[in-house]
Amino acid sequence: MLFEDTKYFDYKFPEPQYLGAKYIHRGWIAQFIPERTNVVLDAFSGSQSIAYMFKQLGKKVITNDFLNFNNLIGKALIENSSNKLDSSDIELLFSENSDPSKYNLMSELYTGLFFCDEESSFIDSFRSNVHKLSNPYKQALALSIMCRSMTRKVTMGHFAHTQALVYASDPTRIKRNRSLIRPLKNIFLDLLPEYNAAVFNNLKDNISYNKNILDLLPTLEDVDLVYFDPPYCNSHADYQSFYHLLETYVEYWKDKQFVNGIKRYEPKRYSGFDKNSEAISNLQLMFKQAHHIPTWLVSYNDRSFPDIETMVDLISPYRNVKVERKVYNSGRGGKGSVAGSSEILLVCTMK
DNA sequence: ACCTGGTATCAGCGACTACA
DNA sequence: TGTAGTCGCTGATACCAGGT
Repeated sequence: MLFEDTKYFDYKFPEPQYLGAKYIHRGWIAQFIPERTNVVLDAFSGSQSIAYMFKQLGKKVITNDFLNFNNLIGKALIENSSNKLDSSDIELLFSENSDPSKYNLMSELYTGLFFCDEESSFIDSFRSNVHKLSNPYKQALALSIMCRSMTRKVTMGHFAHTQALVYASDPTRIKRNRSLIRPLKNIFLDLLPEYNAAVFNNLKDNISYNKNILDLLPTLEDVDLVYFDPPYCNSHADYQSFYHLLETYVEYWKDKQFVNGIKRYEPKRYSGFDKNSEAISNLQLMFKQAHHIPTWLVSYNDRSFPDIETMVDLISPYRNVKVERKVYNSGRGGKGSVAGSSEILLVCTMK
């Protein structure tokens, strides 16, 4: 590899906890990027770990996710080239609630469910002060780190798991995951240096979007490569339910209903990719819309709907497809282990 | 048959520690 | 400085119940 390709590699992406984060596969995926690729689109960016890898490789990165809390990570770490949070910013964020009658959503919804009273008051007051930061990049950074801190509190990183407070009073649970009883403020302060250190300038005009990919794709020109990492149907692929709390926190909805035991917001955003019944037709449309982008990389696995053969059939009208496979030699064990399954990358090139 | 909401799980990785 | 032992942390999960 040339120096040009590695000069940003000292920067380190703050490790994500998301289900399905491609962070651990980023080196493997990188080898399939053709030479002379300058402009790259990450269409379903999630944690932003792959967009970050593209940025480290010196590409101009266009990144997108239909959930805003993911877009904000994109603003903070991909689009942002220099803004970090300093001690005066932290002082602002940790000051008292600037408008308790307006900023009380987390307390009202999640006290006794995901957080104790003190903690939900703290995140409400933190949220009330975010707008005092001097620009949108600092604001995005602050919200990203707080979302990451909150994620540490729940099993599997899911806010569909309602046992956080039960576990927080169970000594064996606490022994296994000390974050359960640590104040969010402390977790935030631990993560802060990692996030600050991850901000860098690759001398490109990078941009993060918060759109449905089916609306964004037709508007983009001059993209050399697109990376698709769509939700994998067949198991639960409803990321809005898993991470509803984070989206509610950044959006601070005032016009939604909050339903069920988990207090998920309703109505949900339209995804188009999270139901078996819609997945194929929307993948078909998406591939059609990507006709003007020469190279496509599609992450997949061998346990999802539609199956790999169907995916290849959907792409074949437009591109040559090569199926690359990385076998997990050892999963992380346990019930959630994916040992023995494969990570798939469909490498799609011009005919 | 499919969708949605919810709970339960344990093996392995890797960071850390103790000891030589 | 090297290595064996310890232990914290995690999971595109597995499974079930109930609704449409």
